[in-house]
Amino acid sequence: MRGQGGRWRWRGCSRRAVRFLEPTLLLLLHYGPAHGYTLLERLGEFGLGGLNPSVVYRALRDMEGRGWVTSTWDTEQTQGPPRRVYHLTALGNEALSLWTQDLQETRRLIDHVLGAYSRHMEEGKGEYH
Amino acid sequence: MRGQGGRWRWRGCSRRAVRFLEPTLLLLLHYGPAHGYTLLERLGEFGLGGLNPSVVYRALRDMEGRGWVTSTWDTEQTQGPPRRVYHLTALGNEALSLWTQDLQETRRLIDHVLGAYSRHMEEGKGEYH
DNA sequence: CCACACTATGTGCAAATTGTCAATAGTCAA
DNA sequence: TTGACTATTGACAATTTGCACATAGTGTGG
Repeated sequence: MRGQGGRWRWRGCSRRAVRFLEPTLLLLLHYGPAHGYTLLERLGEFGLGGLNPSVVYRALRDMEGRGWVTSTWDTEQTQGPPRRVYHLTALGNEALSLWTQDLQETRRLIDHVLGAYSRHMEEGKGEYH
Repeated sequence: MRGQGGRWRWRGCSRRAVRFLEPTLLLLLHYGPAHGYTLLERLGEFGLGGLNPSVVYRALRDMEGRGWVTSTWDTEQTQGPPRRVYHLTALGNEALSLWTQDLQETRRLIDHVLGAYSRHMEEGKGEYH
């Protein structure tokens, strides 16, 4: 997992991805309440497929600890053990809004680096000294 | 440092920032060889000001361990103890190029989340259920 | 009934990353 | 000779992340 390319990639999903787990979960819950398992599956749409389920469940419980979401046991009978339904709270809604500001800032940061890189590549023809 | 906003921010610089430390250092070295201390100062231009020096020096030594940079002691007499000069290697140059691809992917990920959020906000008028 | 596959969640611990503190060491100016 | 500033490093603590596995219900085929 070290050096030469393997450093950033792990199970087809970038290692940095987990940093976007919380805002993505909040967004999915902004659409409406959902089960952990469902959220887990829908993460794939946001490039977060392949995360270990434990990581996702843990994130949800942590978010509940912070009061961003609440959970209740689903009474509906399904093909398996009881499931938790997570609901976004007003606090979680605020957190999501703060997260989007943070993401925009991150985006600007990335743009700045990429911009500087491409400008420098054009000028210097890719040379480094 | 936990909950409510303090979670992402630390010394005026986002906690995720350190993830962009390596590509930024590589970019700065792409401009030309430089001392660790100089790099440390120039990081501010990329929103990475306020990082603890140890973190930066460590990153440089790790990168040297991976063969991305080499270092030599500066013979020039300056106002202080001897300084290391870091030079980008061919391998480091490749690493930088891989990093930019990674950053572009991260950018797409962020855009996807932000896009989904703003679309959903327009439709639903900011309601969450 | 029993083995098995699939759904669903959770625990504990190891490994990796990140943050802090303090040590070392040279130069310069008062 | 003290203190401020330049420069780099080491050791250790705290936090985050990944993984292996435990638990548990449901449905299917033999």
